[in-house]
Parts: sequence; C-alpha cells; structure tokens
Amino acid sequence: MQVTIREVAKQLNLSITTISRALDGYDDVSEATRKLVVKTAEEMGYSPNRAARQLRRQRTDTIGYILPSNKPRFADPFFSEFLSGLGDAAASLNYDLLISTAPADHETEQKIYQRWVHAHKVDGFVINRVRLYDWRIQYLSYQQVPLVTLERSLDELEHPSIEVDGFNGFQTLVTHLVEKGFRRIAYIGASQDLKIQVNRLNGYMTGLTRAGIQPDPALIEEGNLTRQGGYLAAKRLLSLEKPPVAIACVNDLTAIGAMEIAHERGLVVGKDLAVVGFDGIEEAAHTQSPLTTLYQPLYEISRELVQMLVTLIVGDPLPQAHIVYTPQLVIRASTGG
Amino acid sequence: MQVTIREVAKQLNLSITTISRALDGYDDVSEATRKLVVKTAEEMGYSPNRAARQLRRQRTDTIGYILPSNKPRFADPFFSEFLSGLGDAAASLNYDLLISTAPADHETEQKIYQRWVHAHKVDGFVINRVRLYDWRIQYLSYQQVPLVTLERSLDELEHPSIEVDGFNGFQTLVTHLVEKGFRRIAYIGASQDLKIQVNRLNGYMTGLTRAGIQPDPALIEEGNLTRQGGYLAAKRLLSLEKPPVAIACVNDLTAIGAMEIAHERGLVVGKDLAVVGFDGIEEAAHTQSPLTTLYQPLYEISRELVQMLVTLIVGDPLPQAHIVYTPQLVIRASTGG
DNA sequence: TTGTAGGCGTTATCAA
DNA sequence: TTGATAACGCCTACAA
Repeated sequence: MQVTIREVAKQLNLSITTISRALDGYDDVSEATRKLVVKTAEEMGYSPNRAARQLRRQRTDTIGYILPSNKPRFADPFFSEFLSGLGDAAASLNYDLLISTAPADHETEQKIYQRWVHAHKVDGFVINRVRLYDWRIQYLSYQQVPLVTLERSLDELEHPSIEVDGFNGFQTLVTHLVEKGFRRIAYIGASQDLKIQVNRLNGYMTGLTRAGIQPDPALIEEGNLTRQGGYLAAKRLLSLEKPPVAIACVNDLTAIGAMEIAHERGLVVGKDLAVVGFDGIEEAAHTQSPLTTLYQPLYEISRELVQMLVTLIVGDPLPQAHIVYTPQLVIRASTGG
Repeated sequence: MQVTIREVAKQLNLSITTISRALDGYDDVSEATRKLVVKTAEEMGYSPNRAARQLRRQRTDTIGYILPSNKPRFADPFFSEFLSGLGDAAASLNYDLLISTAPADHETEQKIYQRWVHAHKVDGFVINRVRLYDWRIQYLSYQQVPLVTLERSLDELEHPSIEVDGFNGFQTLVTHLVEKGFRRIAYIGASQDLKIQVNRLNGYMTGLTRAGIQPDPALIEEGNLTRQGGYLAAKRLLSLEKPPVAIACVNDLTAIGAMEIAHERGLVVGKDLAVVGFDGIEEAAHTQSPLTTLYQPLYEISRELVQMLVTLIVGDPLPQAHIVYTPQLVIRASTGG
C-alpha cells in the first residue's frame, strides 16, 4: 500500500496538518520543519492519494478530450498529432488526460460529456472540430465547466480559444493557384455546420472574387475530411462536363484522396490538375505528388490549449485568451512546385 | 454540485445504506424499495462520486496506456487505430482510459509508470511494443499490478496477452515474394530489442531458408518503424553493389518509406522492386503502388486487450489468457499484384 | 429488511 | 508556528 500522510507525520512526530501544509508550501510553517518534511516525504516515497485529495478539494487534476470517431478504422494523423500534444502538455503540468471516443454530434457524444461533467470526472475540456452552433460549448458554459476550443463557434460564449485563420489561408491558397495559372478552381469542403468549413469556403470564395473569377456553385463539393471523402468528391468534379483544373481541399486528407483519383485518371498532378490542402500533416510531404498545403503547428497548438485550460482551471489570469495563428503556405509539386 | 447519496436518501426517507445497497443490487433489499430507489436515483440524476468511491474501494475504474512518442511530430496510424480501440472498449465497459506519452524505454517512461502505480492512478495497464526483456512487465508483475500485452516478452511472467504471429507471417511474405519470382530479398527491421523485430526477422530468415535461399547479412537493415527510417534504410540497400529486388519491411510505414526512395530512383515498384509490409494500415492501400502487406485487425485486438484487462482487474476467470492471431496476406500491386 | 456508524486519506477551520 | 478535528461521499460490518 501507498505511504500515507499519517505515516510521514508519525515518522517526524508532527501532526498531519503540519505535513500537509509544509508540502503545500504554506508560509505558516517554519522553514526548518518545511525542509525536513519535504525531505522525509521524498525519502519515504510519499505522494498524496489522488482520490482523497479530489474528494476533499473537489478537483480532479484531469482534463478531458473526446475524440470524434465516425468509423471504427479511423486513423487520422491530424488527431494523432493533436493528441500527442495534449498528452505531453498535460503530463508536464502534472495533469491527467482522460480520453474517450464518440461519433461527432451524436447522442453518445452527449452522454459522455454529461457523464463526465456530472460525475466531476474532469476539471475541464479541450474541444476541437467546433460546429457553427455547438451544443458542447453551450452545455459546458451553462454548467460552468472550464473549456478551451480550437476554433470558435458563433455562440458568442466566452472561453479561451485558439484559431487558425482559415479565411485568409484559403485566400492565400487561391491566390497562389491563380498565380500559377490555374483559374477554374474547385473546392472540396466538409459538413456545412463545421466552423472550419465555413471559414475556409468563405476564404476560397473571397479569393476567387478578388482574382476577378466568378465562383461556380457546380465546383463546390462536400467531402467528410477523410481521404475517401476527397476521393469521391474529386471523382464527381472530374466527371463534370467542364471539370476544374485545380481543387482546393478543406484538409490534407481530402486533398490526398483527390490526388488519388487524379492519378487513377492518368492526370499529372501539378500540371493537368493542381491540388492544395490544409493542415500540413507529415504525409502530405510524401505523396506521389507532394502536396502544397497550409501548415499549422498542431502540436504546439494543442500544447498551448492545455496550458490555457489549466490556467483557467486554477483560476490564474490568462495573458491572452484568444490566439490566432496564421497558417503558412508550403509550396510543393502538387501546384507545379 | 452533484446530487449525493444522502440527498437521495433524504428524498425517500431511507438510510444511505439502503440506497447504496439497492443501487448495487444487493439481495437484502426488498424488491419494492429497490425499484423505488433506482427510479428516484435516476430521476434525481444521481451517480456515485468517483473520488469517494475510489477512496473507499481502493479502485479507480481506470486503465492506463503510455504511448511511445519518440519525436514530437509523431503521427503513426498504427497508434491512432490502437488508441481508438482502447478508448471505445474502455468506454463501453464504463472504464476510463488514462493516456500519457513518453519516449520508449526512457527514464521518463519509467517515471510515469512508477507514478501511476504508486499513486494508484489506474487499475491496470495495456502495453504494446514489447521489448525482448521488458522492465515494464517485470516491474508491474512485481508490483502485482494487472497488465495485458500485445506480444509477449521473454520474461516468462504470467499475464494475459495477444500475439500476432509475425514469424509465420513473414514466412508467408517471403514465400509470396519467391513465388512472384523475387529471390534477392532484403529485410528492413527495427530495434533489435523489440519482440516484433525478432519474430519477424526470424520468419524472414526461415522463409528464405525454406525456399533454398541463403540469407545474406548485407541485405538486413535496421529502421525505426517510421517512414523516414524505411526511406533511409532502403536507400542504403539500393546503393549496394548488388541491390535487392525485393524488400520485406517490419511494418507498413517502413515499407512506405522504402517505396518512396524507389520511386525517386525511377524504379517501378512491383516490377523492378517488390516491397511488402506488415500491419495493414489504411494508408497502405492508397500508396502510389498499393502495398502488399499482412493485415492484423488492430482495432479488434486493442478492444480485446481492454476486455481481458478488465476481466483480470475484477478478478473474473479469463476463458483464454493467450490469444494468437494469424495476420492475413493482402496482395496488392507492390509485389506485382 | 433496514439503519448506525466508522473509516478510506486529504485538506481546512479553528483553537492552542 | 503547530495540532485536533471535522468534513468530502461512499461502502460495509454490525446492530436493530
């Protein structure tokens, strides 16, 4: 069994109160005893029992993240990297990271959030893939549970967040394509209720308009952020009477799927058809035609989200509650180099 | 604040004991009160406080998994899928999944295991990427902490496990390559202390021998299970005076890296150079030359590991403590179809 | 069949 | 500066 505070107290002939306060660095403990206590506790291998502490403090030192998993065989590098950042940051702040998976915007998802909130399983949540109007944000705000998000919903509820500027990003992408001589540019997006979709689509439209190109609704397709979705949407686009010469994709995975069908059709990506993505996942650098994309430092972003969340939880002031990143254009062969 | 057992008791004018026992389904509660209690508890939205329960029961209803993360930008589909299975299975058994990341076989990793064991943070561990002699297994066994593993170490310590037969798998791969007419077959493996490496290398050697081919030490390279590692190792192989005509890779990511350099060199994969992998990650079906590989149902495997672990934790008998899967050969263009 | 009461290991209040 | 002591919410001997 674990060493308890009582045993440390007995060892030193002090009260458990003193031990507790000494270890928590209160200033009403004499320096001498404090040092002694810290040393002895260390030697005895004492560390406070988590459950007891939680029960008493009504805090769990745990943050929660619920992974959207629409299909069993999901394997999205975006989430690997995101998770990795969450895990590392949490660990370094001595927090635990509690994970569950649930289909996005599904009853199951709701149940888990409610269960975790209700049972006080976590002190706060990290949320991404934000919807335009997002019940998770509404619910947690209403329940007064700390949360941070990647992207902001339109709910106008106050919470710390990080945004990656997809609107300007997509303008940049479109501008780049136009400069490379591609003008009939299609767009493959995601579900309409996703914040990133709206931002990026708007950026695409604005980019076109600013280049003097009339957006063509026939060139706007919906995918589902997966390779497969990109493949199918691109297939539809390429079967049009007047197919596009370039496709801007809401994320890299979609773009990779689009390039796949292009290759199948014998098109030379970067010449016959330009393709661009968004994310900057590692894989994008290694596709048959390396992918031009907008890079966002996801690992750093996810670490920063945790940092913000923990700051919020412990009640410290947040120097900057809203951070906006500008994604970086990485030009590769898929747009002709 | 959460509804407590006391409030439910007050509501019904019963003692908390009765509530507790009724909800836990003890048989010394009258059917009538039991039903009433269950109903009222439900209505009031009562669910037992986790910390209190843990403190009392000395259990956490949480299982732990520590993700090997050697580089910050790790994004390995193998782990996405593995994690996804762990998360789903844990959730469906009403367990939590606690995640941390640490570089494999590093001091940090040791610290986390020790901390979690010491502080009773989890009831048990899931371990994969097992080493030949694995201190994690030794340590947890010694500490009497429940664990399950994917692959078994040579430590001869008793614990439930699942194995995927890499030895026979690699024989199958080599046989397939030989049948396709490739005889000068190289191997790119992983760190020598990994169990999968030893199994798969042995399978490769045996496969060659059985085909009457003398293994050539010059054709055996070491990667690191990543695309990059595969790329570099394959580059060395292709620069040999007598380069191989086929490369068997310890996993798909390595194989994808190997194909990359092959393409760069202008080799037609499947004809000039055959490449095979192991894992069956989704990406492998979509590479420039789709990859022949050994498929293992990782999602199911990870779910099953959780199932076994929980059974072990609660002390129920395990019908089958050691399961061996045979990976399935999936033939694609990278070996000539 | 139901209720009383003690204790799991902490932290926090109050008194010494 | 230190120490007794009462919670935190739950489970479970034991008593009724």
